[in-house]
Order: sequence, then C-alpha cells, then structure tokens
Amino acid sequence: MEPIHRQPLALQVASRIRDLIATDQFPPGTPLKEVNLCKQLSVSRTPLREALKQLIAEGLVEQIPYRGVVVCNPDQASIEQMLELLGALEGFAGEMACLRATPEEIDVIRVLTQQMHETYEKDERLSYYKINQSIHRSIVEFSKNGELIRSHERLNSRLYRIRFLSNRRTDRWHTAIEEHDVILRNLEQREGLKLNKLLREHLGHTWTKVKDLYDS
Amino acid sequence: MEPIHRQPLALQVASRIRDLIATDQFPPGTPLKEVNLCKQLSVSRTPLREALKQLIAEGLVEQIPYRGVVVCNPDQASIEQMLELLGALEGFAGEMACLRATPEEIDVIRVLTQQMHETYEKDERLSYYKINQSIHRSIVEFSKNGELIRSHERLNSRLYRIRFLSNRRTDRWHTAIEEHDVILRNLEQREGLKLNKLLREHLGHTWTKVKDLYDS
DNA sequence: TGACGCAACATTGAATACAATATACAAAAA
DNA sequence: TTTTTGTATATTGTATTCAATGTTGCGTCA
Repeated sequence: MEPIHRQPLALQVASRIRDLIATDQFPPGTPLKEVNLCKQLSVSRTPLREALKQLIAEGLVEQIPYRGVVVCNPDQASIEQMLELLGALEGFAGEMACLRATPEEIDVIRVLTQQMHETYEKDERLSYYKINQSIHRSIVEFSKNGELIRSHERLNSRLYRIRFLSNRRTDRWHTAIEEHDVILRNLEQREGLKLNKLLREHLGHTWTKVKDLYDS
Repeated sequence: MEPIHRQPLALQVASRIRDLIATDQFPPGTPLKEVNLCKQLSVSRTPLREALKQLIAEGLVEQIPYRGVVVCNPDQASIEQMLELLGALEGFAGEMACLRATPEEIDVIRVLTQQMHETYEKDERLSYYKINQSIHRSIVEFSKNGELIRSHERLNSRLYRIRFLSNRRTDRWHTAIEEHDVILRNLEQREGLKLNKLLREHLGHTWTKVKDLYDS
C-alpha cells in the first residue's frame, strides 16, 4: 500500500522559497535574512535554516559565513555550463528513452508536441513554455533512470527562471517547434544516437537565445 | 590575495560523516542518532542536523520523519542507475575534454595511466584504486565544466564505497587497464565521440563487476 | 493465551537563548 | 579633510530547551 508522505516544515519552507526564486520574487542577489523570512513565513529560524541548507546544496542560493545567504546570480559562463550539462543529461535521457519508452509513452510526447503547435498558433506564451517543459521532462522520465531524473530536475529548476526569461523572445519559437518535430520523429523511430545529438543541439540553441538576452 | 576559506562547523561535520560512510565505518542501514553523534563528534545537535540535511540532499542518507536518518542502502536497481548516469557524465566529460584539455593536461592522464600499470604489476590494491579514481576525476575536470565536475563529484562519492568493494575482484583489473590504455589513446587523438562511448562502456563493466558481487 | 490499551521512554521537530562575527558609524588623531 | 579605530548594532553560528511524535513493553481483559 502507498505510504503517507509527510512534509516536514523545512521541506515546505524550502519549496516555498524555491518558488519565490523561480518566479523572480526573490531575484538574484536578494539577501535572505533569517529573521525577516521567519516572520514572513511564520516559522522559527531552525526549520528556515534547514531549508536554506537544502537550497544551498541545490546551488540555488549561496552562503557566505557570518554574512548570510543570497540568491545566486549565475554569470554567463556558469549558465552556459549549466545548459551544456542539461543538454548532456537530456541527450542521454533521450537515448535511453529510445530503448525503454513504451509506445504509449511516445504517444504522450506526440500529444504534447501537437499541443505545442496549437499554443504556438495561438501565441500563448505561458502555455507554450509549460508544454515545452513538459516535453523535456517527459523524455527524461521515459529514460526510466531515477537518478538521471532527479539530477535533471535539480539542474532544470536552477535554470527555470532563465529559460522563462528567454522564452520572451518569440523569434526562436518557430525553429524550436521544428526541432521538436524532429525530436519526436527520432524518438518514434528509436534513433537513440541521433536523438541524443538533437537534444544537445536543441539546448545549445537555448544558450544562444539566453546569450543574446544578456548581451542586449 | 587569496581569501581565507572558512569551514562552518556544519560543513566539517558533513564531510566527516561522509568519510565515515565511504570507509564503511557507518555501513548501510546504520541509524544516525542525533544525540549519539553529537557526543562522538563533540558538537551540538544544531550543526549536526544541518550537516545531515546536506547529506540527505546528496542522497547519501535518507530521513524518515520522527524516526531519524539512516545510511542509504541502495538496491541493485539504483546502483545500476547510478553507474549508468555516472557513465553518461564521464562519457560526456571525456568528449568535452577532447575539445578542451591542454596537452599538459593530457600528459597528466598519461602519467596516471602509467602509474596505474605499475600498481597493477605490484598488485597494490589501494594505490590502484586511488589512481583509477584520479584518472576518472581528471578527465572530468578537463571538461572545464564546473557544473559537470560538481555533479560527477556528488554522484561518485555516493558510489565510492561500492566501487571500493568491487575493486577487491582483481580478475577484472587486466581488462580495466587495457581499457584505460584505449581511453588514453583516444583522448590523445581527440576522438571525442569514441572516448564518450568507451567511458560509458568502461563504467558499464563496473556494473557487471558489482552485480556479481551482489549475486554471490 | 492472545489481543488491546495505556503508559513510560526514546527520539526527532521546533523554538528560543546565547555566543561569535561582521558591518556601520562616529569620534579622534594625523 | 582623511584615515583610523573603537563601539554599537545587526546578523549569523551554536547550544539548549521545550514540544510533538514514535516505539516498546507491561498489564489487563476477553
């Protein structure tokens, strides 16, 4: 039987702060003062500090001893590295998915890709973004490798905000859509190596988009 | 001038416990009682708990609410998944290293590979193990991708104990050495894709070794 | 004899109190 | 006026205390 999953306070606090960072309510550089946050979240310092410890481990915030933690502001170089790694993870996941995904699971990707087209036609940015994310997450999921899934999840959450910002640039959407069609096709035909390469390139394009954002 | 890097108590505690787990002094299943550890390490519960939070985030221990944390005992399936992911990471790192490693850095690998041969001839298990680890770590390092390096480091530390145990089986050493020669050769010739494949297979062989260990 | 309930104990979760360290600002000296 | 230094304040690091929850074992009752 399915066990009950309890949610210790520290975990709840952690995911709340994570959201606040992802949605830019705590933009990079924001100092996370313990006493302030305690009051705002109505918890004491102990669970808050434990939550922060977790976020530090995730690389979302950084800590300077006796000076507190601040929201990370990754520079261009680290964003590039993160995206490169994300590409490697997704590429490998895609390769494994070609070996392990069931036809039903591939259907899921097919449907999502179709929905992506629709949001593109209707110019619905947020939906487009979310479906795009879903596709990538699903591919990783279908690799059936729990460790890979978790690693991807962690890294992806750190890039959430950046990818969201870069999504504003609609001029790359069309190419992205086409790439997704090719991705789907190669998954359908179980072309693992090609899919790997495609996904890595796909993420590489994200980087050029982000780069432009920074340069301007 | 080089700033002084302070080591908050929680971090020191964390790395100490990490070592205790890696060296099997805290074998899988060991319950980490807070008060016990406090006394043994001469720290109070707060920094200890923060250290544990970090280890939880790393996946080295697991926590059950109100019942404490225990050293993880990964089953065959998760070990296989971890090794598969490790292979993907090292493979990708090798590919990047082919693009980015300097000739001097490749020399480092050459020397280490040579030393590996020597320890093999002399049948020095521990040295062999450590040099083997050094080679893999160096290759990853030469990918010049900090995120990749950190991810690899984390995952590798979780597998430290298991790889150490599997190192006892000396019957695979010879093949492993030969593989390392090929790895070196492909790195020298900057054969990124081949090196990627080789490293993944190399890690795959580790899995078969570990599997035997479990089955027997 | 076995199952249930209750109580005592052990252990973790959370909150508070205290200590160590950093920062800011003002006063004094050059 | 500028630099330095000391002190006050703010903030984090650590220890301790209190509360909540889980476990164990014994005694009672069917």
